[in-house]
Amino acid sequence: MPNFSPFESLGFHCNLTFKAFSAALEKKLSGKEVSRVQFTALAHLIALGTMPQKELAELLTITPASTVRLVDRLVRDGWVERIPDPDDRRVKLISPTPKAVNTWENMSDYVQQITVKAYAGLSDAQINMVKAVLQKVRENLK
Amino acid sequence: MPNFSPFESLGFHCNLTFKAFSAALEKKLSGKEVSRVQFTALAHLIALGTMPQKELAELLTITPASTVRLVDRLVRDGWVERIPDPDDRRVKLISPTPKAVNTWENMSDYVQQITVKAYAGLSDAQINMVKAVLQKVRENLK
DNA sequence: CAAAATTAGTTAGTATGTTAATTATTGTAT
DNA sequence: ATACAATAATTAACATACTAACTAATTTTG
Repeated sequence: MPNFSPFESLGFHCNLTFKAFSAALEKKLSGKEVSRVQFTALAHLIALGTMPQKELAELLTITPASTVRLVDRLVRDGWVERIPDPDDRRVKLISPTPKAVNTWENMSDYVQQITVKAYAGLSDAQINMVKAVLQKVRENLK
Repeated sequence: MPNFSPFESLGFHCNLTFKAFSAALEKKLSGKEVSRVQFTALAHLIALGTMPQKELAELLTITPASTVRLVDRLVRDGWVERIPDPDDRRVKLISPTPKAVNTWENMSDYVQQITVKAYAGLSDAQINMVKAVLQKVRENLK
């Protein structure tokens, strides 16, 4: 019989664990002029290249409205440009600046370093099993 | 060899899964006059009883500063009272109101309903294994 | 006991998220 | 072709999180 206490819920555990990863990444980024959320946005933009603002929103699993101000701050800080899409004047293409690409070279292995630390003493099979269970839980909740 | 893509990270999976639980709870709470965060605070306060504001912050894993305005809103909406601690005049004791206790009776099994749905097709052993792995990951990241 | 350090709560400023309503543009359907 | 519907981005108002600086009260220490 499952434990139904809110504080034993898998959701609660996932929240704590996400916060632990976030804190680890924020520690790596301390002193850098980029926030954790900005880092994640840049990771997507540099991995996949220039994309419409709406697509960035989907990758970040945030609303288009939240994306507006996130991109505002990325533009303000010189990480991306908003480029009007000539094929569809509704669309703004978000493009990482050279500054972003250059800086990314110094940040790109932060995730790997954190992952190595996080997985210490755990097998690939265990990690993959956890990912599979979490995936199924998300489908169950849809 | 682990997958080091940021978007395959266990942190990323935990974020998505926490969001799925959050969305499920928000759906249950839609139309109710309490937010998901307020719900969680009330869950702690009703399970454990009146406690100092600092203790509530620790249970919610948020900073004391964030707790100030959360409690402000809980007071504003009539869910809790701030009671000065006679034994230590720095401390504010946060106490759920009768309205909170009464309303809680109608909300207390939301978590159970969501948990049942989330765990469909998964064994207790699998769920416990996931919790244990996440616990170890959090310890690794400390 | 008086000075120093610690602790609880608050405030100010900022970042990040939401929903609802708005604007501009594009696509569809008679 | 014009009217309607859908889509992308924005704005406004709000909730929730943070850090840093502050106040008030308590505890520790010399």
